[in-house]
Amino acid sequence: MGNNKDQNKLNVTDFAMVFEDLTRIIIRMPSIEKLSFTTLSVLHTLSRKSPMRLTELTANEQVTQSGITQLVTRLERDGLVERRPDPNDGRVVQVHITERGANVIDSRRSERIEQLSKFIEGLTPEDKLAIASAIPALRRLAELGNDS
Amino acid sequence: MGNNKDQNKLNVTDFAMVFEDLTRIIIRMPSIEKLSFTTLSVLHTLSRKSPMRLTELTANEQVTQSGITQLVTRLERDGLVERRPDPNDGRVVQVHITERGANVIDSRRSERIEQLSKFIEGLTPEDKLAIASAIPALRRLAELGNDS
DNA sequence: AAATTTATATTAGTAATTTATATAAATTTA
DNA sequence: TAAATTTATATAAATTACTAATATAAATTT
Repeated sequence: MGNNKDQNKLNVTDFAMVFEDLTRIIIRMPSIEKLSFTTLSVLHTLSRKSPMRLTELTANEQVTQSGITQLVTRLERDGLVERRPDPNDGRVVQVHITERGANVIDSRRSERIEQLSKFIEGLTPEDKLAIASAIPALRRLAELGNDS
Repeated sequence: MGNNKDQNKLNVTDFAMVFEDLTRIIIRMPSIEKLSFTTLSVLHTLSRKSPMRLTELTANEQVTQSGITQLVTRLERDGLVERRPDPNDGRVVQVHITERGANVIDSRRSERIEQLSKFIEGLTPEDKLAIASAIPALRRLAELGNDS
C-alpha cells in the first residue's frame, strides 16, 4: 500500500498524497495581502473567467448565495471587482474583476512561482524532466475534473 | 509564455498553473463533513505529525496563536483532538489527534482519491504513465519545500 | 394577468478570528 | 538565588465572515 515501485501503473493514492503535501506547502507560503481563503477563491475564479454572475459564483464556491453577495460587496468596496447590470436580464448582476483585483491574483501567483522555482532548483535534471513530461497529462486531468 | 513545447525544460509557470487548477478542482469536491478550511488544515497537519505543540501549529497555519488556542478548544470539544501536558515543560500543551480526528481526514482523503480515480480513468495510458513517472520527483519537490 | 421561478439583497443571529492583555512556567542575569 | 525576561498558552472584547430566513424585483409559465 502506498508503494509505487511498479511505475507502469499510476497509484492514485500516491498521487493524491504527494499532491496534498505540495498543496500545503504552497498554502503555507506567507503572502503579502491578507485576504481570506474564500475571498481569494472568488478572486481566483474571476481571474480565470470574468464577468460571472453571482449565481455562477455561488455554484462554484462553497458559500451560500447570501455569503457571495456580501463577499462581492466587500470586494467591490476594496476595488477588486465591479458589479454591472446585464442588459438582457434585469435580475442578474455581472461581477467583473478589476485590474487591481487581477493584480492581487497575479502577484500572489508570481510569488508562488518564485518560491517554487527555488525548490525546483534543488531537483536533479531527471526529476525536472519527469515533472515537465507530466504537465500535459496533468492539464488533461484538470480538464476532466472541470467537465465533471 | 506559458508554452511548454520544449519538454526538456520544466516551465515553472506551467506547472504552477496546472497545479492551481487541480487544487481548485479538489477543493471544490463536495464533502460530507462541514468543517472550515482552517479546521481541516490543522487536523491535516496533525494527521501527518501528532502530537504537536500549540506553538508549532501556530507557526504552520495562517492564524494567530489565539486563533489556534480557540480552534483547538473547538476541536477538543468535538473529540477530534486531545490536549495533554508536557511532562518536561509545564507551559506547553501537546495536541494529539484522536482516532475520530484521524478518521475525518482519512475519509475525506478516500473521497478525494475516489473522485480523482474517476478522472484518471479518462486519461490515456501514456498520460497515466507520465503522471506516475513524475510522482517520485514531485515527492522530492515536496521534501525540498518542507525543508525550506 | 396571475402564479411561479429565478436572481440578488437584506436582516438578524452565530461562529470564527484578531488584537490586546493576562497568567504561569522556564530561563537568564545581576 | 531573587528579580527580570522570555516562552507558551489562555482569556476578553471587538470585529469580520458566514448562515438561515425572508424580501424584492424581474422573467417565465400557465
